[in-house]
Amino acid sequence: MNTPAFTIAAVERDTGLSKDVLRMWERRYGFPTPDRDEHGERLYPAPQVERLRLVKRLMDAGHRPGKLLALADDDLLALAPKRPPQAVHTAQALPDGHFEEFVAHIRQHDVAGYQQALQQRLARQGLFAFVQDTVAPLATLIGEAWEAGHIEVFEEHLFTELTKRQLRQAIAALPRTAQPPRVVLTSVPEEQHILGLLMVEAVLSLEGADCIPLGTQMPILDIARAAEAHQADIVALSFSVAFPQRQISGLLTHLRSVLPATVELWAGGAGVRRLSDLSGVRIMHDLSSALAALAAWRAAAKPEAGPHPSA
Amino acid sequence: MNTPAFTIAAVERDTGLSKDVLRMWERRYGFPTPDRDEHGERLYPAPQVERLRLVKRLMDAGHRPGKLLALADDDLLALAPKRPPQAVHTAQALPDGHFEEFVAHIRQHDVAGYQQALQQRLARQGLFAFVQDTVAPLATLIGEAWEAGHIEVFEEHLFTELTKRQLRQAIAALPRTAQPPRVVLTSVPEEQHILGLLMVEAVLSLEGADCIPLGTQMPILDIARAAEAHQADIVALSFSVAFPQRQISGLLTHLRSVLPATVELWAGGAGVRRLSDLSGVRIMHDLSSALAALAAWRAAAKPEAGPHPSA
DNA sequence: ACCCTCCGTTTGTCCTGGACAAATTAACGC
DNA sequence: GCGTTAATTTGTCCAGGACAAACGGAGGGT
Repeated sequence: MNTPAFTIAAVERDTGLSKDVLRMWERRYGFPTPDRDEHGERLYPAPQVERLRLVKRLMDAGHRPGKLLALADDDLLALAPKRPPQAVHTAQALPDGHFEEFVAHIRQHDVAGYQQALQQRLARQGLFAFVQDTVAPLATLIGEAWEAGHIEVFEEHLFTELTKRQLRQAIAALPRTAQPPRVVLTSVPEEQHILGLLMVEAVLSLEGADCIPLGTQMPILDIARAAEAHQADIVALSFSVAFPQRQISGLLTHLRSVLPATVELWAGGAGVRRLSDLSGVRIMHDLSSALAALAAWRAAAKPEAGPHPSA
Repeated sequence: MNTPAFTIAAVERDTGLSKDVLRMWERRYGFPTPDRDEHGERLYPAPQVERLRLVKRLMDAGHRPGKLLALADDDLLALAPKRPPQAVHTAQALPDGHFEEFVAHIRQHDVAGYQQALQQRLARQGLFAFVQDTVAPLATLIGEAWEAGHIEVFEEHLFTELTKRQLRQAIAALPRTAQPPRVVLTSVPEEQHILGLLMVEAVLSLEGADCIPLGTQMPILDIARAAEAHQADIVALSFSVAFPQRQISGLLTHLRSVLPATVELWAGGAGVRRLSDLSGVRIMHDLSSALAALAAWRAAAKPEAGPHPSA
């Protein structure tokens, strides 16, 4: 309990900042300033780890490290956006609001209450509206609260875990119609967020598509193999906002090059927001564009078939 | 499609071998031997990445890199354990066998068939026997097949994803009694496997314990905060066989030092198999020891009290 | 005023080569 | 056979240098 010290590997794990970056910041900006153990290896005091996590949060929110690391602690904290009232207000303005109820359950660590509230909402709205008007905005709201530092990591995890369960349960309750196209859903290594993928799966499954959920973190070569083995028509990937932006386009290009040309590649999630178009890759910014893409695929697949692209 | 080349970061992602290790192996053992791009950066040909993945598999199975990297390709492949028939046979010998049915569904990428088979088994056995006699041995079986190279990564992922769904669904169907102890279930950063955690949750929930599932990859400091915020009695962690052995004991000691002394720390999973005891940490090697530990906690907590302390 | 291109700056990742400690294996004495 | 010590194996860390991709602002054209 007494001033627990973190090795550089532990800091990498807990902050998501690579060892290289940690050493480079120390060299360039003079922070962090870890102690050294008897063998000269870095030992980071807990307060510095805290500060690094705050910096990382602010970076994910768009700030640049050079500025952040030059600031004093107070100025850093002042940067944390003061949005929670506004955010909640925005949420309330959305159709079928009362998002603060959900957030309150999470904040109070009320597992049963949150599950029950979700369940009720699902029953009332139906799956599609539930995903689009409840889960998606909720995820955004929680994401904003997280960026602003208004909720703890474990609260975000609790939200994610409970919401995932609800979604999977709803998906499982759907009849398996398994019409074309067949869609393989997964994410690349290092990307462990699956909520977006589940939302897409829910929407596509509702339309009767044949979804193959492969979980997260699939190596590139295995994604290609999976597509082949499952005779997939589409590979759908999800990138969260936390995924290193600089890697995404290279990854997609790489994957595109190892995928059969007949397989479409879809990429969505908050991580592809600012992404420019790539040849052979379909970037989708929201759930409705996934629906549109599905309709487009079906239209292209059977140009003269019956006029039933979807509802 | 033409000889896709991997950067060192891509290889790290796809093999799980750190950049440091990749460079060190090249220096020490003369493998891998990546090409260089115009700027001198390593570019790994796909076949070498394949070989590295095989080597990693064999290492997880207990072999040592020095030996493996000195071998020729053929000898390497020969090392892949020839256990699938034996393993399947063992499985068949287990109570209420027919494991080959499940594996066959996975091998044929038959999503609906696998789900249905699981569902039937669950209904027939009840949750506890389902977890202990079906899911656990199945996971072992798949793990062995994976080590032996008899199934693809995406097949393992499919198995994991579908099985997770079934388990979560079963857990959700349980009545929430929420008796003590309150157990926070999670895993440390870098450890994304959750199947073991779900099995424990199922078993503990069946006994009426108040389980808080926080998903995977929780930073150490946040685990401590979560335990405090939720007023947890127990923190349960899971380590898969793939988790770097050398880090586990350090991690547990570190976590123990930041956890309140009144909170028990349980660690389970294939990763702690060869782990020696640590003070203040309870190592569990199977599901029944989790049950035993739960009983022990309850006995110690209320030697004379009634069975309804409630919240 | 707006957009686009160009150029300097910021920032992350990669490189080399060295060092050491934890873990494993081998050797040794009892 | 078994516990203890020595040797080897193996992963991680360190330092400092280099460079390219991304970012941001300045200037020129419409």
